[in-house]
Amino acid sequence: MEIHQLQYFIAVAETGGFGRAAKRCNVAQPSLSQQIIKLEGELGEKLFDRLGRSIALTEAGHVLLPKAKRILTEVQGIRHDVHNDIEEGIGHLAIGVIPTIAPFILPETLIRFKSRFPNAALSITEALTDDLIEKLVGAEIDIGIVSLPINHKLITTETLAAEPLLVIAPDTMDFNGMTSLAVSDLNGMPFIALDEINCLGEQVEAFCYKHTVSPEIVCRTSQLSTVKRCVESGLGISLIPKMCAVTEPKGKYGYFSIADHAPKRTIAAASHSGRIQSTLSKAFIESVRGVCAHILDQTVITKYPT
Amino acid sequence: MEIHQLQYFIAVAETGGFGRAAKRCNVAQPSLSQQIIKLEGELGEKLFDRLGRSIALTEAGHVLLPKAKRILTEVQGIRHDVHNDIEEGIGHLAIGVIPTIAPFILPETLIRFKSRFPNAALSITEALTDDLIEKLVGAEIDIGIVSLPINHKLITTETLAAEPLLVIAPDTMDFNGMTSLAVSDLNGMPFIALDEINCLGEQVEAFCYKHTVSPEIVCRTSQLSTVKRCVESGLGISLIPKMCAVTEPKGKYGYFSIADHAPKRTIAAASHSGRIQSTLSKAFIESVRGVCAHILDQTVITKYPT
DNA sequence: CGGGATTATAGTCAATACCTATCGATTCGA
DNA sequence: TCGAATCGATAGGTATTGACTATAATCCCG
Repeated sequence: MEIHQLQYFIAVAETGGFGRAAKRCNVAQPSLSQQIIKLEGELGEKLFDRLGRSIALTEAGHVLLPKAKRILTEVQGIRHDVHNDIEEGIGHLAIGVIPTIAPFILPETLIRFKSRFPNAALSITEALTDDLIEKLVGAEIDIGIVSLPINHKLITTETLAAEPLLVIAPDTMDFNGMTSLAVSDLNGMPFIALDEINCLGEQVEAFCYKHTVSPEIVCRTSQLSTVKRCVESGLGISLIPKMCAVTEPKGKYGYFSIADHAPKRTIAAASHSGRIQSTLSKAFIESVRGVCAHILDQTVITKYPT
Repeated sequence: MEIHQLQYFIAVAETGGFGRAAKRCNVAQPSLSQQIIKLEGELGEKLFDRLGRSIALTEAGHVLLPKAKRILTEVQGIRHDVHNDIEEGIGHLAIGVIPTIAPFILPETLIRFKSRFPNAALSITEALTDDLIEKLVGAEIDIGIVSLPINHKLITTETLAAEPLLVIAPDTMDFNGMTSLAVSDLNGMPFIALDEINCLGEQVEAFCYKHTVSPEIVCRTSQLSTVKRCVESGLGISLIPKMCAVTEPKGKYGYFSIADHAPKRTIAAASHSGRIQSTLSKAFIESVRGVCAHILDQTVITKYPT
């Protein structure tokens, strides 16, 4: 059974004749006759009673007609649907975000995205960069929100924001009233390090190595929120991304920028280079870009509060 | 777009590979690939991202998949449906009945038929024999319940019942207490005739002509119920079918059979000889046959009530 | 950098959908 | 009642196309 056969069948039923149906379908009448005969053979039932002048649907024909019409309608609609549904944001999107970004951008991003694409089904995965890359390659997720650099030949990245890293220090440290620090000021300071399984941990470490400063690592945690708590408790200072500073209520700590060699990380959207970016994907990426811009645009109290 | 292309598409989506899909569809992998490419071209969207090892549905593919599955399911179901729906009596049936039969058999027939085929859609037409034949030929109705003879090369008839015609006479006539009459007794009697546009009118006339009796026609009406009323009023006698006698409450008249040359009419189901009798048709015809048997089996008070 | 796996391409073939021409049947008007 | 017209089925030829085999290109992995 093929779709054109159903088309012919419907045409015959509606025009009440093989010849008229053939004209409507832009085929010769014998071609159409043959296809109908074939369809009848396949179904094992005659579909029309060929009377002299006109034709009448048999019982089987009566049963088939609405079903055939329904199928044809659906088929006709598919071409539009595969285009329009995309516009309407029907579909699903699997997102992966690294833990040092997720909590700061996800709430706002999801709110924005859901209001624009209420019908889109989102699934969010929070995982470390390597895991995300693996999932991207395996097409388990569509986009990864990560921090550069990403080195994988199958992964394409698109920069979304450059984010400064700020020194966070407990209230008990005032750096002699300075509002911004020099890299060298970190030397020997008690430091709360993020675990190196996080790319941010790596990056901070690389930053220190590059500028030959050696803070004294007094604690190594796996979450930024733990870092903050440790700082708050006066255990030491740390280096955290700005979005972590602005999206949470201020506690017993102050933020300081580093004046001479401002550390930063680059936030990017990563995707499989072999896959086509869906409209939803692109829209989500733009949402993230907007949210990052909005968050990073805010001023943070970098000066120790007197 | 053809159905086998949708089948291939679904197979690829479900098996996660062209090769595996080809195996499942019992075709060679290149054939399947080509059909998918063709489908993609027709839709104007790529359906799969061909990654190295596996494949992933694009957005368009995600949209298409459920629709394709739905269509396939419906197509799969059609073959069963055209057989099973018939069994379940889904369908419609257009019936035509002549006016001298309709009121007596339809109520009971419809009750019986509807209880057996609650899902069948019936449409009933009451029309004269010639009209019914025309409608049968034009496939406007599926069955005609008529009185024989029918002479039309395209019409097939199937006898359902032989029905006696009874003399109906007003209470004021007692035929000298006889319970049955001879044909000759009709001679010169005041007679309520049914209009000859009804086949029954013709048949009664033919009966009289054949047996060379000449009742005196005092009134010519177009409906049997009018005939009865006229008889009841004492205008004269008439000849009516037995079903007309047994299905209505008895009034101020009596029934008499004609002993020597019992007149009768033959009730039959007429259908277009070129059309296939549907199961519903056959069932309906049998219902009518049963109802006729039931009605004509009843005894009628033929004797003048003292 | 090879070996296995996967998809795309090339070339060929057979099935089949289509066409034209024609037939047989039926209808309808003269 | 006969001939013209209409309609669907059939026959025979053509062309499209879906499918096959063989092979290439690509990718993943050791």
